[in-house]
Amino acid sequence: MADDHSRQIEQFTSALKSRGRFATKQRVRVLEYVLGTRDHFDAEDVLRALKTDKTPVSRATVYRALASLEKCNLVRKVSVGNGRWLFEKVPGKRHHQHIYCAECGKIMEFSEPMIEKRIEEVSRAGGFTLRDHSFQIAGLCNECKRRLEKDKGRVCGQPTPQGR
Amino acid sequence: MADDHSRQIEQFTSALKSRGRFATKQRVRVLEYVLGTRDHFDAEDVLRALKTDKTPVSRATVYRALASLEKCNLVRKVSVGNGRWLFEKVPGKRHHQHIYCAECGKIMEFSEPMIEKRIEEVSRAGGFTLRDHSFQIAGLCNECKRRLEKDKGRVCGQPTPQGR
DNA sequence: CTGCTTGCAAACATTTTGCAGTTCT
DNA sequence: AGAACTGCAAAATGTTTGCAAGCAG
Repeated sequence: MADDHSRQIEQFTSALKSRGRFATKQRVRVLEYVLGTRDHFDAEDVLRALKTDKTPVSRATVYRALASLEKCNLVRKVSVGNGRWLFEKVPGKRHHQHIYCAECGKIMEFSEPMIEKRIEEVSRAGGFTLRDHSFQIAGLCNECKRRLEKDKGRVCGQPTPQGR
Repeated sequence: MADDHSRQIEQFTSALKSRGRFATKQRVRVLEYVLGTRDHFDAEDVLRALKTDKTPVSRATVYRALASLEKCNLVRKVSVGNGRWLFEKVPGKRHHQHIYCAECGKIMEFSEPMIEKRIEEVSRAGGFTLRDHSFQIAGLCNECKRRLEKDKGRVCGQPTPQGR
């Protein structure tokens, strides 16, 4: 695992160098943070962690580093409902999908090789070379469902009733 | 089709009224615009169209109306890659999915009942009541693929090389 | 009349950018 | 040395909100 990390860091730094880019401390630290994650995170999470870690880094650099890692396919953006995006590292469990509760935001993961395969086929048939994919699946977890059942009838509500 | 529109508008207005809400001109016009779409759109598109149409409306109202329509399940947000969201109307072809080209943004749609069904099963098994879902599938269309092949080697590039 | 809605402008949250100084190779 | 990088603060996006005035029922 640690070995795996070193290998990926090594791979990243040499990829950078071979392109005339620098493997700066900030860049590597962002990657290290990413490799250490198990969950989803956003730019602020990375920034906060590195600050805590006393690594001198700015918000702009975190954004730039994450964009760089995304191009290297070391992190990926996934949507987690309600117009919000989070990153997750690409290594580790590949091609799992997320179901999130539309009410409380709870996330469940699953993977379905059969679905993956079919998507591969469909995109090829459509003239696309598959690069990456993930799903946004909204549902109601049991708790929220029960809760809402009482409060039902709430249809076409006003987004922000402002007064109140 | 026009009948279908009237029916849905009727449905929307009475749903609003039954909740003590008003079916104002702005609200209805946003819905009309939505029903007339074939593609994806964002709040700005709606605003621009209504302005052109001489309908007095403000940006804030468009956002509020869209949020309202989303709660009514008349529009839905879908992610179209690169952290960007667009709306699409819910009626019409249901549960199709999008593959977009990661380079040029071209969108292709498809639908796969078998996949839909499997997702339904998986979410139920996980204790979720499925509400809605869509996929984000990134690929490379043939043209972009060809184009990139010449320019290859571009790995781990710097997001914004800033100088020049 | 009452109170839901609107428009405006200010507020916000998030991400990007220009530039001068710093660091890497 | 020289190009690439960083930090900062300003700017750009995209969306939300408070409030006074305006309509709908």
